[in-house]
Amino acid sequence: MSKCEQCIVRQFSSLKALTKEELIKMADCKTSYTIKKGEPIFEEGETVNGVYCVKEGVCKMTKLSDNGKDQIVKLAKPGELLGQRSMISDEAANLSAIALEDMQVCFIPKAEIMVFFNQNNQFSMNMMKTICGDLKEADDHMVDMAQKSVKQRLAETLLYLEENFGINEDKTLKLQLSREELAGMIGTATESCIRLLSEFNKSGIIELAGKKIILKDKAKLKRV
Amino acid sequence: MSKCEQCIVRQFSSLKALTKEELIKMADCKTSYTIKKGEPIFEEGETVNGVYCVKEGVCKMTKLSDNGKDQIVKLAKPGELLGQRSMISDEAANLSAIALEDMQVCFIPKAEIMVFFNQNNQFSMNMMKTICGDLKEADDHMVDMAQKSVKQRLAETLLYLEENFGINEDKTLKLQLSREELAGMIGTATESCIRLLSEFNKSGIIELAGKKIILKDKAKLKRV
DNA sequence: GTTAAAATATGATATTTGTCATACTTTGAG
DNA sequence: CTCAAAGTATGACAAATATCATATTTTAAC
Repeated sequence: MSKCEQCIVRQFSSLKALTKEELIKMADCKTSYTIKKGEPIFEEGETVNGVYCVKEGVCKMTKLSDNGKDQIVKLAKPGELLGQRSMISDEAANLSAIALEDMQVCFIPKAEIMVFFNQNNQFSMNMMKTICGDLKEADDHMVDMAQKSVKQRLAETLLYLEENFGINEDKTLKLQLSREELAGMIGTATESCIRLLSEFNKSGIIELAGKKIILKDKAKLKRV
Repeated sequence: MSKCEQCIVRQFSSLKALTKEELIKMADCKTSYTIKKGEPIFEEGETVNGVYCVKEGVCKMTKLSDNGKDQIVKLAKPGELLGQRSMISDEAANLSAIALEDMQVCFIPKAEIMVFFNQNNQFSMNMMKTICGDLKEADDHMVDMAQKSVKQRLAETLLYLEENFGINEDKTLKLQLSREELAGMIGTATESCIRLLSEFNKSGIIELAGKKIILKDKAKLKRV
């Protein structure tokens, strides 16, 4: 069993407030999982009695809409905790977490988290701040969905992907989403998404190398 | 100065966990305000160093979009606390709170809240759950904005207004929003909102009595 | 490597929604 | 009460977006 105190990603989440002793205790009750690309960590409606800490790989948090389409609500990368909301609210998961790449995640049971909660004030404050951050993002995201055009949302999403997940040596976006997934992020039909990518490509704002995407003119992308 | 221990609305928020002693202490440092219809309690970008407890009246929480339109993110009624997120994140307010009716609100400074936070675990847990609830709603709301048609969103919003704010003796919705505000809730142009209301009216799903609205066929409204 | 399935691309068209113009109605200040 | 301003309503039209059809390319199983 690997040691939480030696795991770097904990520095990026609420867990950074835990003491060495607490981390050692946590290592004892955590479970590690390997998740293959495309597989779920948990699904909407499931009971998640604890939190998952993403050690490696990126996943999408999705919600199935009434019209049968999967909306991507958020992307989560190493260091992030998943399932905090359901755990705290004592509710079934509101979103599914599906791996976009092969992943390593650790599960920490609720009982353990609650102990830290009660004995380590900084930890609970950190988690609270994270959830507040998620809430702000969700509100902002909602306003964008309501008020911005599909073209604007696509432009913003592309910039977001470069900003948050980086680029390869050949300048292509590191996180490679299918057109369907990209459409699921911006909330539109897959064909509309493809069409707009084509348009951006023709006007030189981006470059399409197969399914890879290069942002050529970020200034113009911001002004779309 | 009115006494918090005698205020009924505290039962509806995280504050219900406070002890009698804590409530007496809170009454001492709170400030009461009367806000007239149309006036702001606080505005986007302002620093809100504490929380507002809504004692009477309803307000809208809005965010100004880049296109100049105000999106209504949430409605808040008596018992709800405003500004929790900004206070906890130590950030400027992300939303404006504007009174839709004459209101009574009390302001409790951050320092006071933090004391309760550290000494009363149930209180902090309650607040955490409230914020988690807001997050779930925001995510769901976002998916609706992305995946549902304006017509569906209008139908859902009308049902939401009846469910959450009730009806008068004449069956009209108690909370009376202008067409512009209703459009701001569903994220559409005012004219589109008016047009769809007309359409619902003609097909007998709702009845328009001046600017008042009666939901005639809720089953059909749900199936839109 | 071959080949079927999946993903990407594009055209044609329908539908939804926004915009602008204008008319009507209600409201509130004086 | 009167009148201007704001809010509501509706038509005409334009723009954005979805849907359906089909072609092309890529992927992955055998």
